[in-house]
Amino acid sequence: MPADLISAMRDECPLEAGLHIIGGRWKGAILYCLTGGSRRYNELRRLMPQVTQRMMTLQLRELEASGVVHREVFPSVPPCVEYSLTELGRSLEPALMSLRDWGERYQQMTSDRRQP
Amino acid sequence: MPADLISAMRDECPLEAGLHIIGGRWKGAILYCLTGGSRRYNELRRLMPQVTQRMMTLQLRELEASGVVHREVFPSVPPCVEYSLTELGRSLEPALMSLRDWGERYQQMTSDRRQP
DNA sequence: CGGTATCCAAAGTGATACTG
DNA sequence: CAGTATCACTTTGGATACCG
Repeated sequence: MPADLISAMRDECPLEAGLHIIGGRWKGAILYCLTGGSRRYNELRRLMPQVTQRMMTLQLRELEASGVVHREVFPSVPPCVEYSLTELGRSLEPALMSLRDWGERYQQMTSDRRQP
Repeated sequence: MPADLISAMRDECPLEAGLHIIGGRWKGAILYCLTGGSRRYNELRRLMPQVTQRMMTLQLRELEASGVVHREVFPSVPPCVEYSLTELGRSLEPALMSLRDWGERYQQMTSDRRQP
């Protein structure tokens, strides 16, 4: 199926639209880190050592393209790039926190099952 | 990377854990449909004509395995299978609605951009 | 420091045909 | 009605090497 049709379909359902923005492989974790304030590129990499450089860049660029993350380059030597949430990104926080809270309860439930 | 390590990482971040449950290709739309009450298999297919039979079944089974969707088979002729949210699934609704609301505002913003 | 480019393996997805 | 099986294709993601 063509990519534009997929987008069209996702555009129809607001929930799918929202999930499409935050649902990328590492986007949840990245957004989670950025709720604590702006972060430099390598700072994010240290916070998420599992994420390869390639993926970190890709996911950040997609979040930037979606308008939820702001990328600011300080032309210094050595270079410095800071990432932060845009206002639109910060408006995501209630939804993010709600899902995180649910995730916490879910984690507790499943760990209870392993140790009854 | 091994699948169990991926799970382990997702288990650490509650937000990632939550996204992992609802983030599948069609899971948002399916959950969205099921918030309206229980639905038969073909009823879901009619509500989401874009989703192939194969994917519908796969995604429903994953949601069932995650414990958020209940599958009930009525042994009649012709067969009847009803899907509904479990209590755990219903506890997801606030997060779902929050993300849907954000998605709605996002859709309005982007349509404003196309027609200023 | 903060990236790109390239290549390749693995996972995801659709189309199609078949079934109890 | 509600699936399963198989195959082909597309997409995703990691490893690695290199760059301004």
